[in-house]
Amino acid sequence: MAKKEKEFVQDITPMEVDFPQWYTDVILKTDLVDYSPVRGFMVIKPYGYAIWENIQKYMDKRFKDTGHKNCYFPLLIPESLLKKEAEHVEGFAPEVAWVTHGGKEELQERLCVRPTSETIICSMYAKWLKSYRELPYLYNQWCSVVRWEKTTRPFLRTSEFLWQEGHTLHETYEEAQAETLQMLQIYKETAEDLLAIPVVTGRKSDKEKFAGAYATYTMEALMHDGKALQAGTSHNLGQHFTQAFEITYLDRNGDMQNPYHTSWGVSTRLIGGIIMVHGDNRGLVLPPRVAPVQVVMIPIAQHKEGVLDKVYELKKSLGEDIRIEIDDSTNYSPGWKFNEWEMKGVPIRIEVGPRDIENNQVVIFRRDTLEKQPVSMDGLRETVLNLLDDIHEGLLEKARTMRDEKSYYVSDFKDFSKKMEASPGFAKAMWCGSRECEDNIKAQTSATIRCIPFEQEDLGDKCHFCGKEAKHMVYVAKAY
RNA sequence: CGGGGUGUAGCGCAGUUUGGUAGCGCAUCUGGUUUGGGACCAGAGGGCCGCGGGUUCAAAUCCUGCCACCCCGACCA
Repeated sequence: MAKKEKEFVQDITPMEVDFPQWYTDVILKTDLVDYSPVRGFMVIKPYGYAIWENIQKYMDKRFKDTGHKNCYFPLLIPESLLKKEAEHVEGFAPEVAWVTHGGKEELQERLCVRPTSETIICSMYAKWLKSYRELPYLYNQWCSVVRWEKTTRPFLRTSEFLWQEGHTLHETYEEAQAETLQMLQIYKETAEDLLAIPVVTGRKSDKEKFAGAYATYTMEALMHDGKALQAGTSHNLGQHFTQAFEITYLDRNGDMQNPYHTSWGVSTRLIGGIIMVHGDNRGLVLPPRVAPVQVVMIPIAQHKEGVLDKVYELKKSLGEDIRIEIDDSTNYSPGWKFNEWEMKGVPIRIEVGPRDIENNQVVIFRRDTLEKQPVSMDGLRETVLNLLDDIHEGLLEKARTMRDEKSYYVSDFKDFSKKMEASPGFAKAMWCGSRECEDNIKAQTSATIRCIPFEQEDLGDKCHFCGKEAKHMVYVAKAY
């Protein structure tokens, strides 16, 4: 048995042996993605895309419930527009792709493939906005963006990725700030309530903030290998762009004003987070609320009279709101199917065989704990619904425990670099707030300040890195 | 961009040292027996040996140029 178990997972490199290889094995063998002919660009296959669709469905509803509307802006942005906000161009110029020809004709002005859409959206907002009566503007778009990355990994960093970007305008700074924080909160709830990924929220340091932002807020998750993943950002852009793009309106007093501006986004990177937070050496472990298949039903000895009929009948009794797949393929053995669907991370497996039918029961297996037990066919729907919720809570709790175990306090720089080397994770420390100090941390350890968390802890009055007067408590980690 | 490595069937590889009919495992297809933790038997299909040039009677193998990809260090949701 023990020997067998080892054989089952031989296709996937154990994560303790080689975490990056484990990740690659999992995403390829479970059919989430494939590499494309263009370096750095990935194909998202149906099983992977279904996860994204479930994320979209949840988030889109949250956006609309808070008054946002969807729209679509063009893929290509004229160079002149990109250049309008100085910090912004500087930040993105190194990684934009350019379109220089239309057919055989060289273009008068080259066009960049959007790395993000602030510039083109602001240029349109400038055209549209006239009066305070139109505010706030609460728009979002679902699209893809291109950033020419040097090193890429499917979902975590690809040259093109799918995301949503919200772009809003407001009358006051306070309103814009409230919007920025509201969207971050929705992101946090998405991570925790939908994906079962616990996150730390807070503000980015000036070094790490978005190019052109007044303030950037982030949610950070910790992966199994102790590296942090920025899972979503929300920016208060102040009036940087609205001034640069001359977006003006007449306010309540008849004065000309620039509105306050926010933008916020999450991407398909979230899927990478799901994999690296919940996955194990058997493969994916999908949180039930986004799993494309929540329940897989596997008939045993399906050639025998009545087995398949019973399976179809049970599926019907479970209801249409549960995503169920029956694997009645005949070319694989039940054992093979068990392993396959476990690898694919399906939260619940229901086995139905002649013996079960005789006893009015099914055998239920849960992916997160690998527990298997017989359950009555009566009230199966309730059993399954409760179990899906239990699995969600269990995954969230487990991920929290994992994160806390990989979080630690440091006493000084030496202690910090030693710990960061020995066991990567979230280091909690006091920081003076200076750029030199932050640069130094990165230069010495390749770790970065992930965020200044909203939930501050008082760990003393001296910077743990340079000894000067401390300003904030921060989370520091190596990041994806 | 700097350092190291690899290109042979869909995937993973052997063969290259010493030139001589292009192989193995998995996957795929057909037929049959199976079915409660990756079943078994029999058969079949599948190759520009990364690309170009050269040496040779003969090149996956030797020489040469190029290309691609992977890993490790500086930029990034």
